[in-house]
Amino acid sequence: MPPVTNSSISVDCVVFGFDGSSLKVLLVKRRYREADASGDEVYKEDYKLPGSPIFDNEDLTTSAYRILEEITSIRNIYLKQLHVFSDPARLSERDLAWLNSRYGMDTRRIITIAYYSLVKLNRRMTEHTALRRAEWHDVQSVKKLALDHKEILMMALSTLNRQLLNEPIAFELLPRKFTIRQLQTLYEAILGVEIDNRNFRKKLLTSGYLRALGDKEEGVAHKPAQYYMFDKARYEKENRKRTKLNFINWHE
Amino acid sequence: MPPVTNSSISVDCVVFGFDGSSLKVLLVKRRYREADASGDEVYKEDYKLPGSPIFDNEDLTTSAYRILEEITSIRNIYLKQLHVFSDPARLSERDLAWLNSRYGMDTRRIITIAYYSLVKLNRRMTEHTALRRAEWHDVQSVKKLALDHKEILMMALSTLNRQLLNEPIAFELLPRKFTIRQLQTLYEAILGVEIDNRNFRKKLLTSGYLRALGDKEEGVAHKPAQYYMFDKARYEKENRKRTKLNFINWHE
DNA sequence: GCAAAAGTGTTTCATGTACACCCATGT
DNA sequence: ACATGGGTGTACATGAAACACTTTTGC
Repeated sequence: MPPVTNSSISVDCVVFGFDGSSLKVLLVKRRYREADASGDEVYKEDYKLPGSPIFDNEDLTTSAYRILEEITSIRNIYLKQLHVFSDPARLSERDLAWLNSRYGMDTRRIITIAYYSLVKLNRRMTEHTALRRAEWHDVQSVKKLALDHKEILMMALSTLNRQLLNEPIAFELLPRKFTIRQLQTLYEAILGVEIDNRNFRKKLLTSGYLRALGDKEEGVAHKPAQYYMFDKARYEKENRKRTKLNFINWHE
Repeated sequence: MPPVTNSSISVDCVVFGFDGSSLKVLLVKRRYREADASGDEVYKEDYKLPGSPIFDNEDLTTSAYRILEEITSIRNIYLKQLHVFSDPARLSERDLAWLNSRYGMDTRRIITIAYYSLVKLNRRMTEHTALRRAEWHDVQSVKKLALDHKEILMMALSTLNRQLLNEPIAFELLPRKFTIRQLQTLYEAILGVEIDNRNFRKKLLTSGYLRALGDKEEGVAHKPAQYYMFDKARYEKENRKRTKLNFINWHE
């Protein structure tokens, strides 16, 4: 473990993935000691978001990338600063003690900067995270988390929802090649709504930033679906014009 | 000055106001020593955003409110966390030295959390900020700022622009009673566009969250304008429905 | 009565939404 | 031949955008 010189600041990462049917979040186990009913100290477990105190001379973004690379082995990841959690009472005495002992620190207060990131949940990814003993949990089924990480997760979720409606981030969660139906399923799962398939296709295909690849699904027991990919360059181009937004006349 | 126990974290506030014709930002003077051409140490001045290291046991939001109240005398202020600036090289040696001596600290690195806030720029406000030697500068004319505060300002500006198009924050910058024309001028000034007055009125008046007050302008040499106020309760209500957003069928 | 800004309506066009059937493939 | 999911088109409603003249006041 490299020297941790800033023990008062940490970074936590909410990592989302999509397995084809539901939204997943990457969690790591935390082992801690606690007195049981009879007063004996026993080991217990719960889950937390991947995170770490920041190193000296490390930008927070660098720190987040470091945490992500360690656990996913991947460098190029969609990453966005979410929010700072700074309530002096955000950690209980027990949680503080756990963090201090885990990282060899001695601090009374830790401010955390939450990042959220989107990854492609393919085989290589799941194999690597499994090696690190990290687990992909169905977001819907996460009941509680260690520290104040549930709160962080909830904020990440609402940000994800908002962004999904306004920015082309869905593609970060899908393989490079995907079908329109996969994309629709993703929207439905994350937003929790039903979408009309005809309108969805129309909207996406006329948007101009999906590029049809020549090939189709193979070996499926139905009409094979066309593969598409997201054309970022075209999106950027289209986006220039799209600055319209409401009651403003841009004919200047 | 109360004890500053966390010298590695500061809060800086971008405070916007609107004077009826252009967007203003609140700046404070910084005095510092520097060697001039002949090598003598002389005093120089530049401008920075209001800010401060955080106190122990102080939430960042509390810290921001403290800074704002000190300089504006007002408590209830629109405030939003903007971004964390954490580049280890964000401050030069000279700037670090200045901050350390200014606040009696001795630190090698300061991370700052930027907040941005919107205030009503009335007489009481300008009188109080003047007492504190703070100045309202035209945003357009701010060429450079101390530290990395220009960068922070730019980010606040782009966030303000985006929010202005999506949320009813314009009212935070206007007096409680305002005319439609004032509102339009504000949009035009901040976004830097021209807006068709008929469409603007239609849009705003049918939106349902402007409440016409009975009274009109007085003593103006033209047809007096109707006063309105923002009806937050109605906005919240309307907003429930407005979750429509694009290609999704919400008939579920 | 004139200068100055407030206020008002209609037409056109683009986009969103609702809705039901045929198509290509594997078994 | 049948089960499975992929793919397609049209009519209607809603909202955005363009555009010019009348009204009310102070002087």
